[in-house]
Amino acid sequence: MAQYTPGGLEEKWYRQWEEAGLFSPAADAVGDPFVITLPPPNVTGILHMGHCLGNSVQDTLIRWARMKGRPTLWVPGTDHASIATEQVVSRQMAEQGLDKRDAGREEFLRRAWEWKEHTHGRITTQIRRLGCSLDWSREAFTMDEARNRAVTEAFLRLRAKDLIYRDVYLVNWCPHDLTAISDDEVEHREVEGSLWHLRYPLADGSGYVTVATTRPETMFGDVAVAVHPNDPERKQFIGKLVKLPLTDREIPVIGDHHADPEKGTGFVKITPAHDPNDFQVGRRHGLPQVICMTPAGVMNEQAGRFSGLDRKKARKEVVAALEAEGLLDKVEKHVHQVGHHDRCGTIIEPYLSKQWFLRMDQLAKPALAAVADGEIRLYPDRWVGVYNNWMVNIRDWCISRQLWWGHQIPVWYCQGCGAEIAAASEPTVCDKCGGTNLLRDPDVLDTWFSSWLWTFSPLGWPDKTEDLERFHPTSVLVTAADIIFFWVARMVMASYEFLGEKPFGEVLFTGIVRDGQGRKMSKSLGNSPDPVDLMDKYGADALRCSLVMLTPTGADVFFDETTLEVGRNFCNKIFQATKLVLGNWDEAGVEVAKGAPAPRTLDLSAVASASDWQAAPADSLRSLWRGVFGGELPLAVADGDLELADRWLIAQMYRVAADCDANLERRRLNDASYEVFNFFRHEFCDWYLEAIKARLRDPDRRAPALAVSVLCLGVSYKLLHPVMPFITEELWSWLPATDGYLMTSSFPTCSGEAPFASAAAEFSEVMEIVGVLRNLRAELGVAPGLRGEGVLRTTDAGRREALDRQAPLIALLAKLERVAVEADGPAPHPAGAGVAGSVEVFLPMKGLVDLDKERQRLQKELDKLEGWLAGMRAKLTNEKFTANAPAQVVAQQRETLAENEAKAATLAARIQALD
RNA sequence: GGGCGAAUAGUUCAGCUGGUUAGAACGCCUGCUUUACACGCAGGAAGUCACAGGUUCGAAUCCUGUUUCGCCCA
Repeated sequence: MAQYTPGGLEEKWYRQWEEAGLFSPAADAVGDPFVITLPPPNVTGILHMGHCLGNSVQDTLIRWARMKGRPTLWVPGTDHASIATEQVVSRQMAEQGLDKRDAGREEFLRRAWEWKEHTHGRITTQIRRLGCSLDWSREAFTMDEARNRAVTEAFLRLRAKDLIYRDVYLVNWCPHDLTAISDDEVEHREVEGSLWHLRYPLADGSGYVTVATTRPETMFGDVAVAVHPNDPERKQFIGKLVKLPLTDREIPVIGDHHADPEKGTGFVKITPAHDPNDFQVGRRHGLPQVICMTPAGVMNEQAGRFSGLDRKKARKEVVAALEAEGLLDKVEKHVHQVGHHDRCGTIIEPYLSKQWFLRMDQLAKPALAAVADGEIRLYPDRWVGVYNNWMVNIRDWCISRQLWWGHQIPVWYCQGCGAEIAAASEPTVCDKCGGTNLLRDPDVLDTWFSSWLWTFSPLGWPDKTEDLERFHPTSVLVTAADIIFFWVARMVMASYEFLGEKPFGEVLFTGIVRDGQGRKMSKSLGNSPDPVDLMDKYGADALRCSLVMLTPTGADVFFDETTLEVGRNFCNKIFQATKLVLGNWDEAGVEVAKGAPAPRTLDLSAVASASDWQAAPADSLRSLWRGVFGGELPLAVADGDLELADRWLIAQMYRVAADCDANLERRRLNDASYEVFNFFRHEFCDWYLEAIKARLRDPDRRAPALAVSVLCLGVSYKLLHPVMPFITEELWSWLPATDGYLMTSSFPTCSGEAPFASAAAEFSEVMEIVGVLRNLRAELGVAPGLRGEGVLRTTDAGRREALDRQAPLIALLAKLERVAVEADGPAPHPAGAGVAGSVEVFLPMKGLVDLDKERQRLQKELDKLEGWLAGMRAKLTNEKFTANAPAQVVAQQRETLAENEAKAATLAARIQALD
């Protein structure tokens, strides 16, 4: 009746873990540290599905490493997010009728910090809710005191090496936020625009040239018209002057290969201050740079009577004015890519301004080599190409932003002599002229200039701290691939530059979480559910389990709320199975002494190897109990007590422990969790627990079943804990023999062979026979309450003996009164029939009236089999196959052919028998 | 325009180094209160592995081309 409800369990355990100090590296841990620095979420943001995925993946790895006994550290932190925060705070102020600039920098920053304090608690609470085992004692913020020092230090070092320079350059300018942004923050979108053909009259009155442009309003910044120097039709214009319409300026026609005779009209207007290509042309020809707009994208005095108009409005009016003067040749529809600011969607204005830049080519070299050499591995590795391509074509990074919220550039300008003074703290005098009138550069650094230090700045750099010594390089970076350039690549460069070592050994790229229609989840679309609501509804474990289990490494996730039901249902399944087992344990009245600590490692095959199990099953069971729980097995078990199902389940447990660990090792988290999910749900619950139900009623036979099922619960909780920490910790505490936290117990591995190979094979045969019987029951419409008899026939005496022993188990699982095992003689008639391996399976039915239907059913099965046999026979008679294929493959296929031929013969005999 | 990736059941995806009777989950159909679980159990239907060539004894898997979709860069 009662289902599992996470209720207050999650909060309870999180508090206990934290108070017990389990999130910090354990003092007794051994081996290489396993370290992750959390990609710092934007402090003004809230938890979204992408964070849930990334954080679940990180916590899974961290908990796994911790359980394996390694010193484990996951450092939390948040990011100040210059532009995003500045936008939010400005908007808030605007709502109160305040203007950022009127209020002043100090007041603005006061409000921004206030906002940061407010939102910081919100996002960290949400991350805790998800169960992330972060070491909060080491929490960092990109703008806190220590990180501020790191940023200043980085800037000063790079500047001292002359890698940072200040230059007037064409930058991506956002007229809305009034700041430069980097190339990576520009999002190119396809826009349906127009191509205007404009006539520029020749100064000598001999006609005009026609230029084609998508941005007529920038004509006031034109300083030349270019044609290709080899353009046979137009090169004679080079050197002539044209009158720039709507102005009284004359500009030259120049020859430059940027002009493409095939494109547009072959004449290109050159506007160095407002177009990146033209900027280059202008530099080549020493042309002036005429700025025709204000930083806000409003036409300036260069635009004459259009001055004061917004660039969008100016476009319309300029076109109209040209048309009125007969200078508009024609207008074509034109689809092209236009850069937009990815934060606010404003169309980027390439704008000439003085900015700080960081030279990148030297920094890129070690970063390129690290990935090429395999020092740093990328999962999935197809990102290597993308990474390399960016590194090879790297361009200097514009690191200054015309904002207030961020790290103010540590450079002062002497108002007396103009000297630039870079310093960690405010200088009092100019070291060149001794002047004292110093003004600090008002701009701040790009947010990524602080986050590119993120693997080591949270560990205390530039100080030589113990943490830095012990925990850097970090182990793994988990992030979405959309910030591979912004962040991942730059972190690699920073780490080599400042520490001379890699920042992390590997990068695990998660996919992007999309909605059911494949759209990226975003606030503006409103298609992103609130993860906290989902956790309220399904539980944090369910959310984590569904995300990790159903997300292939590095592939995008199509998120649908129904997938959470998988996780929720699984939580309930674990809970129900535990109830069943513990209910029987209590009924048996077993007393357990707690208190013996369990070992911190658990290699199943070291605790009890395959040969140990073979030689001394009861001792091995006791060893396993000690290995998993610490104390002594409180049940009396003798060697002969372990039945087939027990042996099979133990074998499966070894296999799943080995596979789960191996899959985590190769970062296939979905495979690792799926494996345990299937083991628990199907092998343990559907087969094992069903198989032992009869034994649990029998005081003489229940001890090993109880021991094996409690062990299986314990091992399963351990394997599942990294993905589902709360429910496993809770149920672990319910187990009779456990003491201490599951979180810091041990993680099961298996370095050797799984035991009981032959028992496992024998149980598989039981499963197959039960399958046939169940199928017959269903197909023949046997009433559910009818508990008839099943008959198994085989000519193999040894197998008969084995089947005889398992007959009660088969009967139980197939819901039959009894199962008889026979050698030969007359087959039961009338009866439903089937084949499991080499065993004939009958379900005798007195009331089996519809013989035709049964014949059809068998015939259908036979036909299908014959089809396959024909193909297989052809293959095996093909000499080319037998000659070329490996002998092993040929032998194995001969064997399957023989098996299936026998099966076909049996089926045919059964069909005949119906006549 | 350049690069990367994807295409397998109604849907979302596994299928790794060529040899499986191509799997799972969800959904669908049938049946079922059974020492826990209907958030369950049992059974079932469902596939021309995008298309066309090629390599091979053998291709969902490797190669080439085509189509469609997605992403990144210019």
